Amino acid sequence: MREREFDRQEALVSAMNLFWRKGYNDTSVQDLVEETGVARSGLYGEFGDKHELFLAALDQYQDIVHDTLGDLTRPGAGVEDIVKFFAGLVRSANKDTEHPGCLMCNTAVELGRFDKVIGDKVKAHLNMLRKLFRRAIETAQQDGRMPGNIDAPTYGDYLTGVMQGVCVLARSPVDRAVIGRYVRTALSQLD
Amino acid sequence: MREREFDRQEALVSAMNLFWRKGYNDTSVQDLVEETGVARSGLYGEFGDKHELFLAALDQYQDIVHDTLGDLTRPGAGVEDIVKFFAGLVRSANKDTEHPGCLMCNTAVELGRFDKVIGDKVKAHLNMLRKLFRRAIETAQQDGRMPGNIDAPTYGDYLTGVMQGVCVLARSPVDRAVIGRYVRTALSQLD
DNA sequence: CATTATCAGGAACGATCGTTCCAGAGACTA
DNA sequence: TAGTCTCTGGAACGATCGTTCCTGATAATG
Repeated sequence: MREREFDRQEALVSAMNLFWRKGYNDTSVQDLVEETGVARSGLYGEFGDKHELFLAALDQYQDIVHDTLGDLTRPGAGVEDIVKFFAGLVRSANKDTEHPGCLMCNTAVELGRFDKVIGDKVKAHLNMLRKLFRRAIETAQQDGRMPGNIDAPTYGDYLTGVMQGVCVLARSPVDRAVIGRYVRTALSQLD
Repeated sequence: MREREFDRQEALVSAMNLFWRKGYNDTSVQDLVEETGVARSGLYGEFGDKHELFLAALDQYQDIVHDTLGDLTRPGAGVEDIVKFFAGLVRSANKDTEHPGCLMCNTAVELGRFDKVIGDKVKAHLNMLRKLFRRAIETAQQDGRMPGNIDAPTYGDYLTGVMQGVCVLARSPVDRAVIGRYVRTALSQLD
């Protein structure tokens, strides 16, 4: 036996970052080889083909998003966690990052309606967000931090959409100040 | 002299629809030949290369959007035109179209930050939207249809972001009802 | 140390990419 | 009708696509 010379996790993160930046179709296997430093055989042996590697990258991305969601993933999360999350979104949108926006949003636009397997992952991701937002709003309503007459699932869908808007603007060449104004207005009911 | 056998406008609309559906990178020149019915030589002779054809398709798309914006492009446009426009957006998002979402939004996500020339077109498009929204809000404020204490440019940026969210959700495999709830909530201040 | 199993690197596959070029058909002028 | 010019359709270009396979190196086992 001979041990693998590359770290699966490291390679996966590299691949994810590349997909995040360039999208699925514009990322070649050669690009992935150069970015990850892993030979073609290594990638194919470990991940299968390009499509499967992309799916693994989406899973990896889910984990990352889970971290950036912060306390929002905890059962007791409330309005302040929503606000904090969006503030983080805006902050990273202002940063001049290698991969602006959100991989899941990019993927939804590029392949969401046309690739069933990938589409299912995107759908699951969005539904997770919807659920988290809804729960945080329900908590806030129970705590009296939000008016009880608004419909929590509806407002959860609203915040999900707002987030997609942030992701597009972050990837657009538009003035960064637009993003901040957009989010501030969108969340003005939460202050 | 011999006249061209294809109609430039028809070919351009076909090409635009294909780019709209599949994006720039996943649309091959062969696809364009088959979709438009125009030979390779015809496309290259008329439009230059693929990149230039795409730019022409973006211009064509601008014209289409101008139509769907309806009365919103008129100087006297107000809140009701904003509401009408978004209602149209939701309606077409519910329709099972060949090309969901918005070409300009798709392009922003795919190439916005990485292709200067294309990025400029995206930016100009977004700035046009921002301006239209802002103007409509100012008109509404003058007519007393909206409270004067909100900042029109800020709210214009807000509506621009909301629109991007609609475009992403329209291209996502998520339940269509989400889109309606999202927009209804986003525009609830305009009723 | 010899054997064996598995790895990395890269050559090579057919297919397709964007682009160019050319031969022949078609429509105008003289 | 003969000549000319420009168009169409398709062949062909080199490059790159995703994928497979083979060779030599490497590390663990007997």
